[in-house]
Amino acid sequence: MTDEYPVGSLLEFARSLLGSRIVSGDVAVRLTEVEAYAGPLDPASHAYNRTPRSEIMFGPPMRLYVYFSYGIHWCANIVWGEEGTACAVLMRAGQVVSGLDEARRRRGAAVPEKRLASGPANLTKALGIGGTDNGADLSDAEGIHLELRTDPAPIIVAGPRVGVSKAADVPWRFWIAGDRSVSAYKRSPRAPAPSD
DNA sequence: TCGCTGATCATCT
DNA sequence: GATGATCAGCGAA
Repeated sequence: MTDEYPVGSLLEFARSLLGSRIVSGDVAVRLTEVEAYAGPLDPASHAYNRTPRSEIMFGPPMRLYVYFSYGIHWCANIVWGEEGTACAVLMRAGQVVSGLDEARRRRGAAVPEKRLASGPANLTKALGIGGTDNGADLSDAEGIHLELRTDPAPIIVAGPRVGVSKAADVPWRFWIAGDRSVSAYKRSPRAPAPSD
């Protein structure tokens, strides 16, 4: 590869998602926390190796990559970048801004509003996203789609990604400063000790 | 508020 | 056969 891998614009795209809305049926979520995964050059990415599961990320951008995690949870990424770069951004948390009743029905009545879509698995659950949505085209306004933010950028903070055991110190997680729905940082128990 | 643990299975080696 | 981009519930402080 002689071309420089588009890490800079991937991170820029990730930041532009903060404050944007992901819409699924009646439910809309304003994203407050995301993580970038840089395909084959990122050991923490599922696309580090090209396998049947990660194949969707090597395809065209603006598709949904949904995977099943820890035997119980679904998590959703937005595929981005030119075909073959296998970049993706994991949606980690957000605030439910419409379809509150529907989201609460999926998550449980006792869940406080701030936590309805707090955490990647909670976010997919609130939106009703599952395995059948893998590969969905986000530019299709009829289905799950993205409404990019048009108002000024919020104040954004960057830090290390949550729960990854490889490349654990790369600051590719972004969140809106001070937002209550953002996950608490938790280092993977398998990650090597941070270098100091 | 913090830290540990069990649940549970698709995917990869 | 092991692993993991998680969550909720529990007990301790």
